[in-house]
Amino acid sequence: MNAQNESLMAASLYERIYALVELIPKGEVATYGFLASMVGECSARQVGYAMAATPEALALPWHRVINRQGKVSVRAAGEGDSKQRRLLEDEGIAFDKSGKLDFAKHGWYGPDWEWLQENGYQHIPPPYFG
DNA sequence: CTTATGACGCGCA
DNA sequence: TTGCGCGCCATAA
Repeated sequence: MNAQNESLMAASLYERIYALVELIPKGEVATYGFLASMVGECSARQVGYAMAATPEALALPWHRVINRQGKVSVRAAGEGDSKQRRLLEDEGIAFDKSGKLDFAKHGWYGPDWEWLQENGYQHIPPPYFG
């Protein structure tokens, strides 16, 4: 176990959430709930809180995190949601009339088993494939 | 110190 | 199918 792993395992909840979001590939998406389940002892709600508080300086692909319905979550205010949809469309992701994307095409499976194991995350399959 | 606020999702009636 | 309760991080005022 190296120093980086130790620091990640000891990191705060939000830092552990950000570490996962950082790994979502371009053109793919993950749900709040899936990320929460991998982090462990974490709720989808908290992942939502973390995304709302994402430091601009981290330059995370925050737009690749959507809700269980396959839709971009509506913000209480501002144009953050429409911006998020544009960013995803720019990565080749299409939305249907109801505003949903296809998890079969764009759902992220998560980091490989070894990465999850070494960094202290739960290794479970995504909930949006069957 | 307390209170408000903000990207969710599950179970149950 | 729709609606409701609830969990409980981090930060600003």
